[in-house]
Amino acid sequence: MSLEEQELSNELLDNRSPLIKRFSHLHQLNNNEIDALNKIHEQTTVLDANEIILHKGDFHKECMIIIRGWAYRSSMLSNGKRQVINYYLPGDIISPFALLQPKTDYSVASLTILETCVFKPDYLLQMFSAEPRLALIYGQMLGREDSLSAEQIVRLGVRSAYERTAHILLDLYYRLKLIGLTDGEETYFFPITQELLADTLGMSFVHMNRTLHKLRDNNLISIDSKQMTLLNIDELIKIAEYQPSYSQIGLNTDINEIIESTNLH
Amino acid sequence: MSLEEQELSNELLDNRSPLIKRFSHLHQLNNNEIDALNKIHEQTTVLDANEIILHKGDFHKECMIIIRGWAYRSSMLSNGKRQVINYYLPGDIISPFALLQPKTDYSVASLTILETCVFKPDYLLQMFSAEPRLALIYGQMLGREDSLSAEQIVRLGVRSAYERTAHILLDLYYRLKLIGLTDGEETYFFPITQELLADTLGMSFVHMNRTLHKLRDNNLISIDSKQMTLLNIDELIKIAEYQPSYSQIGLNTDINEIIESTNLH
DNA sequence: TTGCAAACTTAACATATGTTAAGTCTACAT
DNA sequence: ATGTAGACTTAACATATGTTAAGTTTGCAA
Repeated sequence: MSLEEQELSNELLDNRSPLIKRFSHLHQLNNNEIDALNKIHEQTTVLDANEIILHKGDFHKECMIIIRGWAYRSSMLSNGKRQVINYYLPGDIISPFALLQPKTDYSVASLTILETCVFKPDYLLQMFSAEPRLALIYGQMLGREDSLSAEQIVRLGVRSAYERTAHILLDLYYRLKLIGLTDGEETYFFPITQELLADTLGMSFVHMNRTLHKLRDNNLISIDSKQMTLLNIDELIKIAEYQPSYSQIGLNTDINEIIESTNLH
Repeated sequence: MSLEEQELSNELLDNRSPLIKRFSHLHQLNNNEIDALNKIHEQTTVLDANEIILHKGDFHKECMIIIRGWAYRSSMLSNGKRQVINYYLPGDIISPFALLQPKTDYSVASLTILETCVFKPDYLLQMFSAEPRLALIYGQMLGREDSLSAEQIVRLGVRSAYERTAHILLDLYYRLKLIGLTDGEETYFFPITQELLADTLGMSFVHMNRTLHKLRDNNLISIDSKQMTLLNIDELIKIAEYQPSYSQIGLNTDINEIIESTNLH
């Protein structure tokens, strides 16, 4: 296979299943496991940008894995203020607890055109029972989500507007890098409007604008037609006190070792 | 058994295992399941107040269930600012992802004298494999944690200091009520200092003081020697736009139905 | 190609909250 | 019982961020 062909086939694989890609980066998946995961990916759905996917209070019917595009979960108060809780990127699962929660607590909306794989949450149970290692990997994913939420709490609680902004731009950068959606120049597709970003970081959109300009004036970022470039990652990390590690799911934890150490095989 | 004896025995049961109590409120546990849970509760440890239990970056060695007392998870920046991420109350599990994460992301400290049951995270796997329903209940618990984190994000992002304070006081009230740690008068033991509460709600302790006084002046709360009383819950709910439901774990989800609906039995 | 709505920008002004500082009160240890 | 450190309180002042408002720019739809 030529290098070009190989790249093409990798790209196809990536496009088809960022979830599998992410998992297999961390763990050697066997064929049964890959088959089980592929079964989820059988049917895919494409949604428009800016559509509400899950309404707060709806009954959970299904889970989704994002294949392509961005989504976000948010909450709205009666005074019109909106808070974005988190973003979903390719490979992320929307409603990972759907199986066990009767109703959605928060709304989820698409931010861009969104390609997803929809599956019945029941299937997770079957899959876990057939392939127990996948349950552990799923658990790792949930643990990573927990760390991302914790970091959003810290961002909102103790960082200034300037620091918060630097921090989330790094956060998204590293999450996208992990799934191959950045280029070598520290540039990535950034579909978040300033208003939405303001609602993510708990500030007004006017101040969001001021803050982004300050980052630009300090040559830390540049934004050009929805392309975000981090011009000085080291300095951004310093400003935000960013710790790149937390967003990576348990790189040092060997699932096989865990399985071996119990009588679960 | 006299009413008094019954109350005593309930109390003993509650004291011994708020986790089992919480689970069995929601699901009829069978004897095998109760035995499996009791096994976790074999050894208990008592810790002093204000001790660091988990240092950030430590390797995870064990999980803990809180039997009695309060703990909290927090993060500290180099400028000395501290953010409390969440509180752990009786029945809560500290480090629920310990099995799958090599290192702790955040520090955990005891707030009061703390009685805990310590167990190896491996035991969870054995337990889940022997009693699959417990895995689902555990998953429900994780889902509830996720909702609590989301709510902390919304609190910090879009609510005013006054609203945030009302909101967290309600939150703690309902969490404690669920495990029988409130009295009929909407009063509960409240060991959080104003400084720690400020670090929880992302404000200065001076402003925390002002805000608590405003709530007192408006006859919404009263605080007397670490006893918090909510004098007007309806009004507090209105101010905070509090939704009491999210902190209850999946009340309407029948685990048995889920089990039945798959081939997992 | 034009028109329109959404996104972005900037300035002037308002305010919720932070900071500093100087207390008082409380509870526990000696 | 007394001293002391931590917790709480209050006031004066500072500032980061919010609000209002009036633009300009951008990108898409007709």
